[in-house]
Amino acid sequence: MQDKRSTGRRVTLQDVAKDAGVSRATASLVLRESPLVADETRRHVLASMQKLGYVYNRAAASLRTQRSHTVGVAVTDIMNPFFAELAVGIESLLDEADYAVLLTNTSEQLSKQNRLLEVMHEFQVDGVLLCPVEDTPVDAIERLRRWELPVVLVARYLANVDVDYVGGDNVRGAQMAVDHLVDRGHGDIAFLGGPAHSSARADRLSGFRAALTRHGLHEVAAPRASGTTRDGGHDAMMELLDETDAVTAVLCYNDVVAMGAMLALRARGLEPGKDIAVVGFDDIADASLWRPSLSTVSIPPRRIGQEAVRLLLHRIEKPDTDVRSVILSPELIVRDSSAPRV
Amino acid sequence: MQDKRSTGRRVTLQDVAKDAGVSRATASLVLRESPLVADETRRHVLASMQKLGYVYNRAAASLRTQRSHTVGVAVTDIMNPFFAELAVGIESLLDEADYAVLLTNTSEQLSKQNRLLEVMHEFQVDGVLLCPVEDTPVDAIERLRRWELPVVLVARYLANVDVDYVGGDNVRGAQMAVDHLVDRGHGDIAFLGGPAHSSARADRLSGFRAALTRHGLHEVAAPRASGTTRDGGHDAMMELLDETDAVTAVLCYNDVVAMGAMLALRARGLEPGKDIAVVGFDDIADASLWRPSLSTVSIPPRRIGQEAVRLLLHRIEKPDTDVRSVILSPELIVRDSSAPRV
DNA sequence: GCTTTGATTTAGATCGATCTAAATACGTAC
DNA sequence: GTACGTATTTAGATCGATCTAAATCAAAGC
Repeated sequence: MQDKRSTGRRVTLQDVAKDAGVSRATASLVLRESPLVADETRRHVLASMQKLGYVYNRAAASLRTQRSHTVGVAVTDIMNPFFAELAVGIESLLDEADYAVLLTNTSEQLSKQNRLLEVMHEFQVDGVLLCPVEDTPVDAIERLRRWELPVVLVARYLANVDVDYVGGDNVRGAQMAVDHLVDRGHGDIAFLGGPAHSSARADRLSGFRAALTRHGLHEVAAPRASGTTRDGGHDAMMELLDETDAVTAVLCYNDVVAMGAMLALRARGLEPGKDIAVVGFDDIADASLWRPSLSTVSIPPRRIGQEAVRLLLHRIEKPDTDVRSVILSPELIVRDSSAPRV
Repeated sequence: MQDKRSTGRRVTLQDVAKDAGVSRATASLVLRESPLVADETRRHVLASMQKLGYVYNRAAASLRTQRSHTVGVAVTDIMNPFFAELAVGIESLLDEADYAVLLTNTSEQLSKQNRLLEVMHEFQVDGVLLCPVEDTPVDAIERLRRWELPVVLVARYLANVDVDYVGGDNVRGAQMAVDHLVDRGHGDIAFLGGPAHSSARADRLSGFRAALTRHGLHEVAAPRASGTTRDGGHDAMMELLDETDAVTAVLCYNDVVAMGAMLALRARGLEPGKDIAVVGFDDIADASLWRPSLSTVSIPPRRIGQEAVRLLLHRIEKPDTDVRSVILSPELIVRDSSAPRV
């Protein structure tokens, strides 16, 4: 504001030091809030920074320290409200901890995920929060380990990889959903959609199956995978209806898929919640607003994000501690889409 | 994979050069795909990079070049589907152009926006795509200019600031919406919600008023501002209903607000689309799925994002070209929420 | 007065890629 | 054999903050 320099050159610590009449080293200490410098000196330096409009140069600092005070985050679909909210939860905590965030979107593509992880490494991020794309090979994580890059997996884990993980209890969640449907009188329940090989889907499916068995029921149709988009859910539901009409309830991979499924039902002249019950996963904000409002298994994304940050910061601090998992318990939210069976 | 080094040290260009039997400078030229190096040499160097698992060090490079091949993006609410999709549009094009993206969320807070812009500067981003928060002072943009940081404003512009801008034609869009409502027989139309001082809202409001005047109508209630959240829309609608019951149609700041408004209507025993017509802005993916499906003015976020990237890349390339604006024309999507008046 | 201790400050090397200016190599022409 | 042009390679300086090891200074102890 008050400075009138028009030189193209950036203000450096050197300039600040000169202006304040101290050495570069001292100015650097002030920057890092070291208790070594005298109060008087600190004030002078701070004043000079203000006056000259100094801006920290992260590139220079990371080059020297090999750290960047930055964390990389990769989600599979930022347009999915679940991940958008997850990202917000992550960001808010990292922000408090004074970390910059490199937020990225892999679009469920392995090649993009690889590229982004490499970029994060190029940026020398201090750690990574990763929701791995479907079919992420163990090798991808091994590479991070070779780079000595702390990682926490979020919402999805990988078999045979020993890394920190934060997610919801998908097995349990699916069981709760099935119990609820059975309780409402449903006996012919199908599982619908989701990325074929993600851990989240595998767990939801296994919980689903375990619960069916416990109730002495069996699957009415092979569970089909789908993109985690509305269209994916729509198409999967259509296929399911083509295959059988013995279904009275569907447990969907997530809310977005459930929405697609409900649209498909309507397109076939069936009323979701009346003719066929629908239950989703995630409890995204819209779920309560659709007609019929969607019954769903809630796994609060914001808390997942925050727990993940906590784990990551801890691992950055102490890289050699034991691997930990945080599994958040789900909650079943009953709404109109799973109204009592008539 | 095949290397068994277990030294903690990172592989540098120096290491690659040594392995390939060339100088650091040559290795650097290979990295940047310079036509100067001989094919044979290039192959050797690339092989060594592969073998040693070399990873580019951006910090070192940007320190030297004062560029980072990175672009900063700040939106006001990543949880709003409009901005999520905008972000995806931006990211996909920047990705093609080989830029890394620093995606951030200002949550409509000026202090956070300031902080994030500073972090972007610290990262030496080559340019910024900014959707300014409400009440962003001219000064904030001036600072960017002082930093010689190319900026393109997205979706919202600022008065008295001469910067590139990409957005939809909000004036026109609002007029189209009013014309449509009048056409359906509505005479008592109110404007609802949105951040009090954003340009987008001002334009939508002025288009709204111009159209009313053209049709010889007048506002039935003072337009009230609100947060751009469902709750904001809900509360604003409640207040409006408390104030008057002469309203037969509302034009909402955007779809999210419109959803809130529809919920409020229902809570009051009124059926949106039947008792009161509702029109939104943005055409987010959910708009077609709500019951009633939402009539809305569509301004494709993905295209806004892509146009913005184009402008930014151009400005990064040629910083001194004239300031440009790209105004995309809106499209009115008529759905059930503005069904014919009975 | 002279050493010692603790509190501050600093010179100079360092991180890794890039840039400049100059060197080297290799034909070809004279 | 020397000179010249083109093609290719390179030594060494450089970006800006941080780190190490050492210097400086003031007050205290004897």
